[in-house]
Amino acid sequence: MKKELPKTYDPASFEDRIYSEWSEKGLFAPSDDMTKGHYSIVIPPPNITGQLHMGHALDNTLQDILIRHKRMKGVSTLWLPGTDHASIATEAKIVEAMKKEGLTKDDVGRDGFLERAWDWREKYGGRIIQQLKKMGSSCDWQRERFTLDEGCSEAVLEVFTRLYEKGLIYRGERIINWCPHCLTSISDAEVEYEEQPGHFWHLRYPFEDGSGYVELATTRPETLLGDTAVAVNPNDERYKDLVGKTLILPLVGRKIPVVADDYVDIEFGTGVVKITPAHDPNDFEVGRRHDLPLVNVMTPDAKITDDYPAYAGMDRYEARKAIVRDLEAGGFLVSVEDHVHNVGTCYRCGTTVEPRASLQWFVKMAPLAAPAIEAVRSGDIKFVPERFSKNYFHWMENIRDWCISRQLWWGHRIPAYYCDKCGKTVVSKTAPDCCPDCGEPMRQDPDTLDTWFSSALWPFSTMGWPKDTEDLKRFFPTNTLVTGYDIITFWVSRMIFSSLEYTGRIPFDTVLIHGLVRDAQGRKMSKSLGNGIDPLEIIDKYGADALRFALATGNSPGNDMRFSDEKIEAARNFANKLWNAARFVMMNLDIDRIELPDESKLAPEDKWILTKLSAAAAAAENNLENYEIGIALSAIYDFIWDEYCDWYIELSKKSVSGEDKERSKDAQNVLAYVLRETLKLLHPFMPFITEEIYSGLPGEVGYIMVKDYPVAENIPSFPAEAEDMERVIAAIGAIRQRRAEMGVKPSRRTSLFIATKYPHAFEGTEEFFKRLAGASSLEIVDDHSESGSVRIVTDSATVFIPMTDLVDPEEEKARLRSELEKVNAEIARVESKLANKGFTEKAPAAVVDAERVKLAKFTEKKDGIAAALAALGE
RNA sequence: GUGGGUGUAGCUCAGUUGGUUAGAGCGCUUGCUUGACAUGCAAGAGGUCGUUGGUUCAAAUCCAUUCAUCCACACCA
Repeated sequence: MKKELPKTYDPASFEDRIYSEWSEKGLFAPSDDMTKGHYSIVIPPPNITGQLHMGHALDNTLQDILIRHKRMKGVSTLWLPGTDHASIATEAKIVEAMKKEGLTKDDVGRDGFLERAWDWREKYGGRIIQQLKKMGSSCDWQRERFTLDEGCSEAVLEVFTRLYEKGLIYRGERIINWCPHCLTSISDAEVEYEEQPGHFWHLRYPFEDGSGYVELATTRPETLLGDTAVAVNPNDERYKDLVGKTLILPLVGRKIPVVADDYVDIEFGTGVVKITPAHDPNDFEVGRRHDLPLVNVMTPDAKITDDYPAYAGMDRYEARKAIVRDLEAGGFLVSVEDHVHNVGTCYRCGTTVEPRASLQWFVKMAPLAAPAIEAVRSGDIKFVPERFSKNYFHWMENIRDWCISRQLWWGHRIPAYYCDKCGKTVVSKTAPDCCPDCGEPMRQDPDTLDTWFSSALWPFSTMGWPKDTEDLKRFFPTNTLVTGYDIITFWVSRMIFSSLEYTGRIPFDTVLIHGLVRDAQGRKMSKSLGNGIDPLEIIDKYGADALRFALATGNSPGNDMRFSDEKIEAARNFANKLWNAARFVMMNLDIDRIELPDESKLAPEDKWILTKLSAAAAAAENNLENYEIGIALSAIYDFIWDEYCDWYIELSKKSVSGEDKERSKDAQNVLAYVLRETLKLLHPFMPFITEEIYSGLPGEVGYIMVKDYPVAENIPSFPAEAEDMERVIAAIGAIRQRRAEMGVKPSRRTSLFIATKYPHAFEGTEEFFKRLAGASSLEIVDDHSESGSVRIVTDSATVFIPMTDLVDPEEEKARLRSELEKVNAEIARVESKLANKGFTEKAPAAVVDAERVKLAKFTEKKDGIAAALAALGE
C-alpha cells in the first residue's frame, strides 16, 4: 500500500484536522496506567484579556515538548490548562468599554458591573485557549480551570479564613502603593521604577518662636500639606538643639515638631527631612515611631482634598506648581536644582503610584517565607538554570507583608464582614446572618483580592483542593513549572509558600525558567514600539511546527532569544526537508508493514544509519531529561538532515532501485524503520508534521502521539561496521573536495583505485562511488603509485585517480606540500602532548589512547602525502 | 547601592561535568535541472573564543582582574 504525500509541505492543510482527531480520541487525558509513574505540569494561566504573544508561544512550546516526551515514554501525563481572571487588567477593559457608552462603574453598580465582566469573559476568555490549541498544546481540556470558577473560589475562601484564624492575615492602616488611575492599591511587586528628571526644591520652615528657619529639601513639595514633623538624625551635632522645637508649616500654618530619628542620613542634603507619614513609606515608619498624626491630603484620584481650599481639586502636579509658586511668594523657597530620581509606576497602566496610608488587608510574610526559602535551599525545589534561585532568595529574604486587598470589583471578594454598630469583624466562608455580638446586620468588605492570591493556589486549587481528590493524589505535587524569569516574584515564590503552608508539600520539584522572546534587533516586544510578532500570523504563514521549531532550537534555559524571519524560514525549510525525505521514502516503499530485517540481512550502510539513530535517540533522551531542549532538538535535526537525508537516503538508492528484490525490500524496511523512529524522536517538538507523515507509513495504526519514545538501547547498534562506513564516507568526501578544488566537471567520470588497510570496508562500495563521487569504476589495489595518478589521502585510505592530465603537476605539488605542513604540525602537537609525562600519567587512559590513535592516523596520512609527492618526482 | 547575565565566524547564537583539528543557521564565494526537496545538492572562505593574569598535563570551559553591554532588586528627603 503506497501512500503518496502531496508535493509541497502545506501545514495548513493538516494541522487543524490532526488536532481535532487527537482531541476527539481523548489522547490529551492522562492514561490510567500508572506503572511508569506520573508527570504533571500546570499551565501558567494566561489572562482572559490576553492574546497569544511570543512569550506564551515559547512557554507553551516548552511545556508541550516536556509533556509529549513523557507521554510517549508511557508515563501517565497531565498538562492542566486554564485562565486567570486578571482582576486589574480585566476591570480596566470593562471600565474602558463602559466609558465608550458614557457609563461609569457607579452608574451600573456592582452587580451590573460583574454581569458585564462575566459576559466579557464568556465572549473573549476562550480566545487565548483556541490560540493555544493552534500551537498544538496537548493540554487536557476536560480539566480546564479558571481562577474565578467555583472550585478555585472555594480554595481562596479556605485559604483566607485559615490564614486569618492563624493570624497570618490581618487588616491594618499601612502605607501602600496606590494607583490613581486604576483606583486601587497594588502590591510592592506590581510597582515598576523608572528614572525621571525632577527637581530638589530647597525650602525653609520657620520656628514658632521666630528664631529663624530650618532648611530642608524635597522632590515633592505638594506633600508639604501633609507634613506632621521635621526630622533630624539624633547624632547630628548641628541640630542637637533643634530637637523638640516647634516649626510653623509654611502655607498651612500648622505647628509641627522637630523629631530625632536614625532614618535621617547626616551626610545627605541638609540633614533635615520633612515628614509626611500619609504619603511616603519611610515617613510613615518615622511617624509610627514618633506617634505622629497621619494627614492625608489627596483624594483617591490624586487630587488635593477640600481640607486645603487654596489647592482643593488640583491634581498632584498642578498643586505642585501652585505650592511652589506660593512658597516662593512667601519667601520659603531657597533654591531649585535639577535631580533625576526613580519614580514608582503602576505595572498595568504606567501611572505614577501615590504612596498612600489606608486601611488594607495584608498577609504576614515572615513566617511563610522561611519554609519557602528552605524548600529551595534544601534542593526539594530546583531552579533550572540554578542561578535563578539567587533571585528567589533575594526576594524572599527581603520580603515585606503582602498587600492583598484591591479596590476592585472583578475578583474574589474578601470574606470579611463588619458590624457598623459595634465594630465587630467576622471572617467567614459564608455570610453571617447578623453580628454575633449585637445582632445587627453585617456588611461585607467591598474589596477583592489581588489576582495573584488565587494564582498562588493554582497547582492545587485546580486539582480540587481543599477536597482530597483523585487528581491531587495522582498528580500533586506537580513536576515541572515552566515560566519566564519575569514572574518569579509575582507567581513562583507565592506558589511555593502557599503550597507549603496549605498542603504541607512543595507545589513542583523543578522550575524551568526561560527568557524573553525579543525582536530581530534584540528589543523587547511591546505594544508601544509596535514591534510585536503575532504567533498566529506566523502559524498561518509557516505552520505551528515551524514556529515551535524556531522557538525551541538554540534556546537555552534562562536566556533571552531573538525571533527573526531567518529563524522561522530555517524552521520551515527543515519541515520541508523532512516532508520531502518522507515523500521520497514513501514513493519507494513496496511493503505492507515495517519490519527491521535480521542483522544478517543488513548492509553496511544500514548498520551505519541504525548506529547513528541510536546515538541520536540517546542524545535526545539525555538532553530532554536535563531540560536542554534546544540541544536535544539540534541532535535530532542534525541526524535527520546530515545523516539520514544527505547520506543514508543517497546510499540506500543503490539497494532500493537495484535488481535484487530481497535486498530492495530490506533496504526499504530500514529506510522506513529509521524514518518512523525519527518521527517519534521529533514528535514532541513538531507534533503535526510527524503525525501527518506517520499516518501514511505502511502498516502503522493509531497515533504517533501515543507511541513509545525510541530508546537508544533498543535500536540495534554496530559500532565497528559503522566505523567502516565512515571510512567510505570520508573517502567520498575527500574525492568530492579534490574534484571541486581542481575544477573537475561534475559530469566527468573517472576510474578510482583505492589502497587501504581496511579493504573489507570498501568491498562492494563501487556503486556508492559511482553515485556520489563521480567514479566510473572502482578497484581495490595494493598500490598504484607507478602511474601518474592524483592521490587523495584520508586517514584510512589512499585514492588514486588517473587524471594527471587535468592537473598542473606543480600546483599539485604545492598543494601537497601545504597539506604535508599541516599534518606535520598536527603530528608535532600530538607528539609533544604524548611526550609530556604529566599528560600520559595524569590524564585518563581513554584520553591518552585517543591521542595515540590520532597520532597513528596523522602519521598514516603523512606517509600517504609523502608518497604522492614522491610519485610526482619530489 | 546590591545581586546577576552576556561578550565565540560578517549577523544571530549553540558549545551539557575542563579532554578529537571550536560548531550550526543565515549571509558570502564557486559549481550543480545529481528523477524527495532550488524551502534543494556539492565544495569553499571566514574565529588569537572581550582584555590581562592564574590554576592544570590540558582552559572557550575553572579562579582572579579589567573593559563593554544588558537585566533584576533596592533607593535618601
